[in-house]
Amino acid sequence: MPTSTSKRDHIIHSALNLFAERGFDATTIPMIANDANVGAGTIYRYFANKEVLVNTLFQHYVTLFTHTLEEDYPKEDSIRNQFHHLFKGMVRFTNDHEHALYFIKTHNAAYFLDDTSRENFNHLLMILQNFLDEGKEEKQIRDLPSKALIAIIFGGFLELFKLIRAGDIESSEELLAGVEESCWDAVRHHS
Amino acid sequence: MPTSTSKRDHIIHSALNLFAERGFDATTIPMIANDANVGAGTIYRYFANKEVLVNTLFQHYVTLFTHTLEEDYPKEDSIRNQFHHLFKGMVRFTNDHEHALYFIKTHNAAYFLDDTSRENFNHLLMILQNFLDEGKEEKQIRDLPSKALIAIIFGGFLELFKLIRAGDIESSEELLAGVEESCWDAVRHHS
DNA sequence: ATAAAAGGAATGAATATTCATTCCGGTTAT
DNA sequence: ATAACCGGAATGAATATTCATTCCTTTTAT
Repeated sequence: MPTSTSKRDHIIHSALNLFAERGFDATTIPMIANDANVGAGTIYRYFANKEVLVNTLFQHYVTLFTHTLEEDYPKEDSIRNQFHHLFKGMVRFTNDHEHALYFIKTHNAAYFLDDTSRENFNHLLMILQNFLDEGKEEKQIRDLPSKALIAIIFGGFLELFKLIRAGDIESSEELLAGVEESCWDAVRHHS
Repeated sequence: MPTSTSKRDHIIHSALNLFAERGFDATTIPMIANDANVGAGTIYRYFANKEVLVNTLFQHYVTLFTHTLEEDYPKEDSIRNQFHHLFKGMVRFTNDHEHALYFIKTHNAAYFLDDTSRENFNHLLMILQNFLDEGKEEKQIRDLPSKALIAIIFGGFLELFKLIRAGDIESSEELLAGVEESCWDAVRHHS
């Protein structure tokens, strides 16, 4: 098995967890190296510096999440079903990459993000915004700024997963369904 | 003439803005001193160290926010009106202290908070939780974990104010009313 | 004139980054 | 088949940089 690939993956994985838990500035390179079981210098064989590392990470997971949402998107279906598709995507992505969404959420406005990272993140926002805008035209979605609606969806969803990770509550189908309903009610147009 | 009190206030004000914008770890003491127009050493005349500063700040604004919510709380009124009171409190507090709620939100789980800070924050959560629990008993509030519901309310609200601050959207009575409705629909029991 | 307050350069600890060296797998020569 | 040889990957100690904190001088107030 190719060591180089798996080492890079270890570094990425450790960096993601630490950045998500402590934030970029509170995470040191030796911490990452230690967690990934590599020498500190090894990190610099794969990433030019700490900022390149965090940007690579950010772009990687934003792109992955974007693909998850875009895959099999039910363009012709009802708004409600499109919403369900997006919500399901969030759940699936979070199950596959425990800390990734939280990392994205807490770092998406950070001072160290480069242009590519910002572009990637904007593209992700656009997917959600297009969905909401279309829904607003059809009078299915509440007439509020899309960004505020997006914040409500992510706020509720991520808080849920924080609690599950912390062991405060247990994940279950009903719970997920309940949060989906709550987010949908926050966002949908009420007559 | 700048009295000692006003210097302390300048430091607090600058620290709040910088912590809210860049986070605790990315904010240096010289940055704060510079923004507050004082020497770096002067900060240490008022605060023993950086952690004491951030804890003082945190406790100050959490307490202030708590008082804002508790003041004239309509204990005997309907759940919906209690919700309105809380929401109004958030708006008022944010108008008085632009960055304070965002600072609280982004730092409430930080590793450097001391016991008093945590206690103060818990007390704040308790107010919201008691409200939600009572609402659940009356079947007025959705049966979901209170922390998730709190996250939804704060997520939407704070994102709104981020956008207003950034100049992306303009504040207005309708907008605020719309966000309040959205949060309420997310949280209330639907039959 | 004296004391308190303020300032900001100096200090030292912590941290990012570099680099001389080791290690390891594959290749070549005998 | 074995052993000497290569090249690049990995390492972590050494170095450079950043930043919280201190300390001593200057300023302000009484």
